Amino acid sequence: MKHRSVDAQPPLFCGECNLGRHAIYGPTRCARPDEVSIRRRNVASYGPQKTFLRQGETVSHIYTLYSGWACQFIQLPDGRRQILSFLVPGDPILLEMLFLPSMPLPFSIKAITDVTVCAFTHDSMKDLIHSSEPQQQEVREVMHRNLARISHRLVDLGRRSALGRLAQLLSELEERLRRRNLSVDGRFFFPVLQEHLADALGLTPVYVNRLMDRLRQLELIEFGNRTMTIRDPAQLREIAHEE
Amino acid sequence: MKHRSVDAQPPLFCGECNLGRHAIYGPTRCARPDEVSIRRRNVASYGPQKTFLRQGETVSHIYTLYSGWACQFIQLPDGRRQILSFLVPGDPILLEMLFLPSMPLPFSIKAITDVTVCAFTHDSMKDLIHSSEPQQQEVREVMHRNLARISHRLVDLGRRSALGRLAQLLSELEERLRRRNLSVDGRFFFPVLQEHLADALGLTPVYVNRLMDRLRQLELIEFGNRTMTIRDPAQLREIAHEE
DNA sequence: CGCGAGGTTGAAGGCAATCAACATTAGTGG
DNA sequence: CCACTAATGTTGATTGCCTTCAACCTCGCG
Repeated sequence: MKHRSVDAQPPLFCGECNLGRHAIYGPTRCARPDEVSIRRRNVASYGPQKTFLRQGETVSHIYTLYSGWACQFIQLPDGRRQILSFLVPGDPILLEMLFLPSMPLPFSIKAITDVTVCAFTHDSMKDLIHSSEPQQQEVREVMHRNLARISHRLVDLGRRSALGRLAQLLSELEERLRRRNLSVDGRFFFPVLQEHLADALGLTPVYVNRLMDRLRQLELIEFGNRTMTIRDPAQLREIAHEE
Repeated sequence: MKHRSVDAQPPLFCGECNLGRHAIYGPTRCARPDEVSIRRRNVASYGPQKTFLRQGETVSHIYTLYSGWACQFIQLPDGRRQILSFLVPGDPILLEMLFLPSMPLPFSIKAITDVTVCAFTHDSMKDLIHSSEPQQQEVREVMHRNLARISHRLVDLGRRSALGRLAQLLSELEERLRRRNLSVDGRFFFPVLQEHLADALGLTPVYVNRLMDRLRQLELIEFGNRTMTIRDPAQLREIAHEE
């Protein structure tokens, strides 16, 4: 049997959940630990590779990724795939859809590792979001970062070399994980296959491999055994910006 | 002096504005012709190349592009530029920012031709949007299309050939213009320079030129004198999807 | 131990960039 | 109205990034 974390279930009360303070409802949770639990409707787990939200579906929930990694992607009829973004623990899922109720999803979401997600109905989450000013501001900032991120992804794909795109992606992931204490000293769990990287960067797996090798030989990164270490964040960022 | 349309000013009353029915407040305008005019705060015009909204600025207005073409873009420090999307008459500008008040713009917006925009404050526009159910639904659909479009742009840049991307862009523009009666029989005003296309598609102007030539020789398009004609929309879409 | 998924490496080819020159058009001033 | 100029478009030759194809390696797991 494949490796599954047995302890992947979040606590019954979100107030006890360490991840909570990093999720979008962090501010509310601090103020009123029960606010979130009350609204959580469901907890679901999926195995690796499982596409648990599909393009074209309409949804009435949004989610928080409690554990594991996932990715948003669009699949073309002929099999080509573009990964729009990676999702890491604490990330909101379908936050944008809060303001687009009953609209079909423009992308699918698939688990990379085993994942566990906490589900909230649109209505209850809107309620929660409007519960306080800091809470509202937090949500706005997350949505704003999402918008900025997708815009800069377009810049990456359109105007950066393959090496620059890879460096950019790794830098960005490290930064996001660091905010949640999931990256320490530039070292973090990294279950993303080179095939995933290829689909995110618009490259082939073979070439991603060569690029990774290059970054390793430049001693900017180390990796193996599903662990990534950024050895020289500054220079990696330099490459990300210049190439 | 440069060519400027003298009649680029919208009517004083939005109820008399032909563009109005195609803008996001089309539904409201039909129901209550004065609703929109009351809220319009300002009308502004800019010459070609003018960057009238800049990355990093915070804004308290949203706009409707009344006449002319513009584009959203991100500029890198070294001068490289990525165009995120083209804006055509009737398009809302910064609609997303309605839900992100006082956030810095993640991109700039520049005029391609002479442009005239109608400005509305966030507050008054939110008010307007919530004025009726069809109105709210209309705004949702526009935002949803925007989200889908930017997602598919990522697919284009990541997973399509240069020719496919160009075909996709031209097809999409024609369709958007047709909805507003700005494209008739596949023929429309097209002030976009090959340099713009290059910046949107992640290519060089030289190569865009060769691609345009190829599409012309395949008799899929005709162009010249700032006019574009799609001669074979079906086959153009075919190329867009397959390449 | 064997199998399969993923990773690694090499060789060859093609798509798109780059460099450079020239043509055409639009805008400008005489 | 024409001459001039700058911006844009067009074409050719060359280069190189990245893909493709193919083989082999490695490691986790049955």
